[in-house]
Amino acid sequence: MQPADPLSITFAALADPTRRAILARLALGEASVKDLSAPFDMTQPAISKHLRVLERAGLVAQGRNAQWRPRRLRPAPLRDVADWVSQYRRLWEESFDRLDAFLHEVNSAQEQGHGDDDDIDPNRPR
Amino acid sequence: MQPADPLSITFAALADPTRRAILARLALGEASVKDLSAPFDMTQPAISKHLRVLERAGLVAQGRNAQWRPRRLRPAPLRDVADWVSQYRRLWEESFDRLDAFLHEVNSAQEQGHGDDDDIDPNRPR
DNA sequence: GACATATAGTACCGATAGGTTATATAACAT
DNA sequence: ATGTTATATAACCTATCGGTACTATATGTC
Repeated sequence: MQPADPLSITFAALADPTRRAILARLALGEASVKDLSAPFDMTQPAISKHLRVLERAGLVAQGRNAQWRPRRLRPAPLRDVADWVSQYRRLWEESFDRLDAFLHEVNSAQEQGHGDDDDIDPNRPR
Repeated sequence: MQPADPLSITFAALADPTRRAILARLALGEASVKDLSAPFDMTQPAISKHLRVLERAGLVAQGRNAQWRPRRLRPAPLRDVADWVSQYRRLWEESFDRLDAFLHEVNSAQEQGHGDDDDIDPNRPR
């Protein structure tokens, strides 16, 4: 069962370094399948499969010129990704992470502070 | 084989509506597994599995308070996603899509315009 | 200690992903 | 016509995914 919801399809398409490299290449302009295959230690059908995934996500469109099927990047789904993730922008800006931690400490302190118990993140360095 | 590259792991984690809904819930504050399971027509182990995926991506951290393991959102990987996608921002802003199409038409015209041949996108409505 | 609750862990299942090799098709070149 | 190049398609394999049911563990309560 494929989720059919477009955002999931887009995220899934982006969850592969080969496909992201293909997008990076296409950001520079159209390219044939052969051109796109060249940098990878992978057979051509594998690249064609990756392209099909990108096409299903609407990230890549296919043209034709003689025996070539030049691919072009379609950025619209990337805009959708940017819109989605920007919902969370305030959470990573302005050290919101630490503010959250601070509020949490305050909370622990109020409830008779054996504050070791309710600690949420053992390895929070970052 | 899991790709091991963090961005792929993050994108894969986001490629599921249930997991994105969990993140949306956690953006409002900590929640127990039971709380997180409630909205979904799914068993608790299924939610725990989704949480493990989100944890592997560093999107969620696990605390403990008695028999509860409250989850909290860690936004750092979302920042990485935003950074990655913003590389492509200029492509979807300023109707770059149409500009590209325009340049393409010019190009076709120059090469003795039987301009029907090199058309790249049959269904470009948008 | 007995029990209820919250959560994790394991074993299993069918579907999908990501790769391969082999083969087909389509267009150009000679 | 024949060959070559570019690409697609099919069949196959293994691993991972997303769910299930069942069981185990840990914690608080009576």
